[in-house]
Amino acid sequence: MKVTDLYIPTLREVPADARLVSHRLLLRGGFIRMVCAGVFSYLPLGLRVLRKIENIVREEMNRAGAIEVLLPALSPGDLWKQTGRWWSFQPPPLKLKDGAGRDFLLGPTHEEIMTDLAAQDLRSYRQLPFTLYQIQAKFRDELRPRGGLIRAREFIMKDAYSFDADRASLDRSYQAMYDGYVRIFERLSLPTVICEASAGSMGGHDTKEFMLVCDEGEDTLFLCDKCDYTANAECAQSHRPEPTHVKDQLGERDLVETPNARTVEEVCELLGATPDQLVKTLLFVADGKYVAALIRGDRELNETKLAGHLAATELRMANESEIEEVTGAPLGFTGPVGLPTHVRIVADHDIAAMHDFVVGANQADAHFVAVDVGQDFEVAEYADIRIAMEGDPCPRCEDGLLMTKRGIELAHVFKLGQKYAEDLGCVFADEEGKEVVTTMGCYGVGVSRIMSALVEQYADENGIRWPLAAAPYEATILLLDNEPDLAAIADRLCADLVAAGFEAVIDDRDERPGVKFKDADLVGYPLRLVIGKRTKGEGTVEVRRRKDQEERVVPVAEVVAAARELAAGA
RNA sequence: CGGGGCGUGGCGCAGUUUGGUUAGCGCGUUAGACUGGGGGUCUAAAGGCCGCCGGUUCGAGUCCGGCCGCCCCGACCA
Repeated sequence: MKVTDLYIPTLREVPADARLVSHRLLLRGGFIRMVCAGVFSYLPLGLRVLRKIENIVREEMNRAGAIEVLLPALSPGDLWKQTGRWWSFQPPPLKLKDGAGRDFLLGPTHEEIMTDLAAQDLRSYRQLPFTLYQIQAKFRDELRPRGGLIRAREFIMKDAYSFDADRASLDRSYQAMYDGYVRIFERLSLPTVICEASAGSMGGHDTKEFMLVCDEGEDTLFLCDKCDYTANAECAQSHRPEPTHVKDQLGERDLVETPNARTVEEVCELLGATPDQLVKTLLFVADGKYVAALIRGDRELNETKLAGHLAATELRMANESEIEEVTGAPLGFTGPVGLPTHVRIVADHDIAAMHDFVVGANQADAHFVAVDVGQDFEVAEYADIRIAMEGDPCPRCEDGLLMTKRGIELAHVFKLGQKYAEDLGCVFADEEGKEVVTTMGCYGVGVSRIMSALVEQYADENGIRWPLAAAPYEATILLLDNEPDLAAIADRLCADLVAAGFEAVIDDRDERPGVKFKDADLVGYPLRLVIGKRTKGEGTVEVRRRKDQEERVVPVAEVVAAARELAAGA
């Protein structure tokens, strides 16, 4: 293949709007173009990379026993209304109406359609288990698309769904996918960490995310510095603090005036206290009931954890009028002392270790000081409801501390259970002829996101350094002088390489050598062969590995062997 | 959705504060010449509803209003 027959529009200058390395290099290297914010076209090289990634994913899915299908991106609103996610999915999907006013959405995920599909044909336990997958465009109505391919509104994803008769069978299906994912990332040379996660809008459990640790990542990971505990920010556990001894002499609770001091900072400044001496009381509405969440003043509440603890399907912060109604005080002065008894109090573990603290007084412009649990109010429930912080003790091992890193989520696996199957009537007859609801799992891989993750992981100052498995072409032959003898050598070499199983191109453009070298580095071919004056003079060809500049200068006849040797380490 | 920035040939930018001939520069493109191992040089040329709509004015890229788009920070989140 000749570069002059391809479409590789490289850019010398960096488009001003691209900030991330991956976005810039994919643009400059002629892999992608932006259509509008978060929507991209794939050019020939980008498409080739995408196909490489897809095929690795496909091969590993097939190896794991999954079966490929293709579902529509356009999804009828009715199915989503049956599961309730028409209203509850966060962020809201891209919804649209057809000419007759019927509701549709562009699928951000396919539990509904896939479950409905299975429900139509599933009759007997004998048909189970099976796992279906597809590789297809997904849509998200991102509030703010950014970072090129990393957070797009339209993106390519592989999603698989397993259907099993029971939990034990689901566990096996899940494990097969999990193992497949480990293989996928090994083949792609992406060193992922597998972290505990929460299922968010999907619902489910045993959620794991495969993350690439990367400073440009949008997710925060918590990793233990001693053991292998890894979790995302939403579900990293906060270790229970050592309870401090109860003081012999408890101070008397005292009401102090705190005019206009609504925030922790304002109260601290006024009272000369530090945030860790305050208890914040946050009022929530969980499935229609009031809940007061107590958090140490210098900590932040984790709504996911709170919702999990309450087993609430809908959780939101109370608004100002609800706060006034329940506490009798405006926003900013809520406290646990004297709350109506119907308000359920949930305190973070930190609270158990606190004494002599400050709380809102449930009256305007006032706080209580010298407050203690047991003395001034009761806490029936302690739970881990705060966001983990760097330096927290590891919840898993004895003396580890949690540290944070940034990461890009590349894949996730989780067990859905029976929710979707139940809502959509995906049932089968068991051995005794009884109707049983199918047990499901869901497994996603961000195919297009992997493309940019690879660039983030492997770029250097000159361009991309694709791993062999994902490179658009494995080798480029730079024909520095287009005279017939050398061109003939290039043609033959290219044919030899192809015969040896390499995907190779010849850069036969009428460009100066410098341009070809720069472009070769930018596009990131793992192997670069140079045919130029040395070939003419000494009959040798330079074969160089992009990754580490390792180079062999060999006679034409030995080029394929040298390429093989260098490719082995690419 | 809040805060900030930007929108001028394909790309990167200047010009806008202080309205006034023909809107510049670099890169790229086209033609030619020289050149030929890390984005070379010279000559000539093409290419612009200055994001859109409206307003002020004798006159608007420049001032005013509205809208649209893009980027960054935040909020939200797989």
